[in-house]
Amino acid sequence: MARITLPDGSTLEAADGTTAGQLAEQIGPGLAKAAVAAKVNGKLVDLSTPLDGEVAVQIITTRDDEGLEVMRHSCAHIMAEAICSIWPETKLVYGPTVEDGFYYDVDLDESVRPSDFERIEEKMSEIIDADTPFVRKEMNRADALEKLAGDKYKTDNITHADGDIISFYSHGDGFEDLCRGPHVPSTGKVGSPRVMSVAGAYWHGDPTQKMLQRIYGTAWPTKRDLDDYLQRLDEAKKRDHRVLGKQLDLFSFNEAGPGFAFVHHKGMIIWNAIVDFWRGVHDRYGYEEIRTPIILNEELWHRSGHWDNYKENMYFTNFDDTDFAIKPMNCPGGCLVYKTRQHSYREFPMRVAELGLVHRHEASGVMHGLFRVRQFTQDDAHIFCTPDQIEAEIIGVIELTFEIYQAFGFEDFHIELSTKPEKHIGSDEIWETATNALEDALKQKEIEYKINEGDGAFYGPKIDFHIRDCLKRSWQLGTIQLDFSMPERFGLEYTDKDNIEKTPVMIHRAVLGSFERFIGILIEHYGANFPLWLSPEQVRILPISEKSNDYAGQVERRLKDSHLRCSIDSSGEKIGAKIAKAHAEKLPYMLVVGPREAQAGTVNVRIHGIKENKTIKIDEFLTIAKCIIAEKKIDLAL
RNA sequence: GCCGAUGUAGCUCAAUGGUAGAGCACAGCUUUCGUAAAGCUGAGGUUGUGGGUUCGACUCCCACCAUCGGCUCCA
Repeated sequence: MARITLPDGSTLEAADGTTAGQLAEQIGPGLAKAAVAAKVNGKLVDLSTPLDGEVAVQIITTRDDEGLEVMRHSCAHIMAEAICSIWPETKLVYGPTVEDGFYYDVDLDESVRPSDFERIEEKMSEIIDADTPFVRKEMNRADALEKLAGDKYKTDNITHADGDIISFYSHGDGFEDLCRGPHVPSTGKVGSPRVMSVAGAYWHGDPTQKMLQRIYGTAWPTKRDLDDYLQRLDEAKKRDHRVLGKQLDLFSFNEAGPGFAFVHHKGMIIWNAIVDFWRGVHDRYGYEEIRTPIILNEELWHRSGHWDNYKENMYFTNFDDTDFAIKPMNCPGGCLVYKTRQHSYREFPMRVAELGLVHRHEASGVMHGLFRVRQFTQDDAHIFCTPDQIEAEIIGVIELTFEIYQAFGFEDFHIELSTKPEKHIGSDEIWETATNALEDALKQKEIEYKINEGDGAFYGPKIDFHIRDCLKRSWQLGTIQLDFSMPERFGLEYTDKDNIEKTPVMIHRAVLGSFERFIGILIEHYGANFPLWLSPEQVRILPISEKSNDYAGQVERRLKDSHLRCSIDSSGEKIGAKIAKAHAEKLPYMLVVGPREAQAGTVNVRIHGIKENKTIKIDEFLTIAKCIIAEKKIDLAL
């Protein structure tokens, strides 16, 4: 007899060898129908798994994330069979699930094209309609290796597998694949799939290895879920900062400078609003601000260690028979400023900010709108301090960072700690001290963090800040990097209490990371419906007809006197057309004015996205708008 | 950098080897209008760049450039 405990705590008895699937049937036909796998004593298994003894069992359906993953993984097998049936010479490599779907890497000389997707999907439908069972077969490692002799990919997969028991899954007409499982009971249980895209991917992610073809797919429990997903993708596409940036005249790119953004007037208004805010906060946190040159002698970059560790990403130039480098980072320039005079411990901590324009030669295939460019402005700062000030300084930076993120409505963020990379300067001892200092600060603030081994900057370990936007996508923004090496290399000094010259500690940090990238993130986060304080044009005045243009002019003057960014739509269009146009341009406020308003000294306010409108005095509107700007409110309601 | 796809008017897209077209936007005229797009007329293109095949190329071939989707890398 198997004694089974269910998730609700109830217990059941069943004959030994009863399968998890049969148990589901015993509980209810609805559950049995929805079941795709089971969890036995916390381990995810097939429904065909027999139950013995005292076990805790949970039936997994596609309502569970794990069930959805099982379903998608099974779907990957089905897609693999479809691909193999179309291209029999296909060698299968690896087919895991990813967020919202799955992929399968294949080694196939002929290119799979988007035009082939329909064919693949048709074949998948046949396999799904046939509803044949997934069958698990186990053998020991040696037998499995023998069975797969000559298949370098699957043999390699076995060497990465744990345990001595290797499993294979088959379905349909003899399609079989090495796989840990579990899988749905039969091919009819994989819901609504779709082949999404194809791309190249290196075997093991290693550029020296063969480029495989990675075919991406997705699968959802029902057709409706699939449609919702496709709709969601469509929504995300509408928020694409590259599309909105062009549409709203914020920035552009040109073939003349791939990866170099042209920021337009409206983009600069957003940029400058962020800079103003940023300066205010930094001033309050005790920062000074400097600006260092973009082009500096190449020798400087030998000394800093960039030549040995960062040369591949740097631009160089030569004039007057001298070699120069275009700065990829601001720190060496900051060190030169530090060295222009002597320093005392009494000045510390010295927080020196710089909105530094840096150039990094990124590989041609990685550029992506404003998110990945070759020239960008870092909101950088270097803090010079004594070793015993490190922890307090790190904590101060964390507090400042959180304050800035919250102003933009980012509430969901997490932190990662990156440790010593292969390419680095400085001794292991220094690295350990620095890494411990960062960890201590995080522990002190009781902040949870994830560790990324070997992901630090070449001169020191770092803390990275990641935020999630409104579509739950994660972005890296800020970073704090602790550096004991560069001050040493540049011979930085300060006179300590005991009258001895010592080397200061340097903390590199950025909060927004890059202005370009941050503005790109903001565009997608807000869907270009910016809060009033960031909106390039805050108010548009819409006269009913040309007869009201004079009054519109008076209103405009009042708004401009209050430093509101506004314009008048004096085109010959009808009011409906003016509203539609302002709406398309994502204007926060539209002020409709006609003879009635002119008579009463009022404006009729219409808020972006809201059909209702409200007539109020100009003064009242000004007071409210100024308050919404000052408080950086996201809600535009009057 | 690697694999694949794409590149036609300011924008979104048609035109499958035989004179390059539409909608929106733009300009002019008419309309002077009360809350999500009035009407008419017009202008606008060396089809990414350079070569090749052909009587003839947006269309077929080659190279390059850029962009897009990924991989590696990364703020």
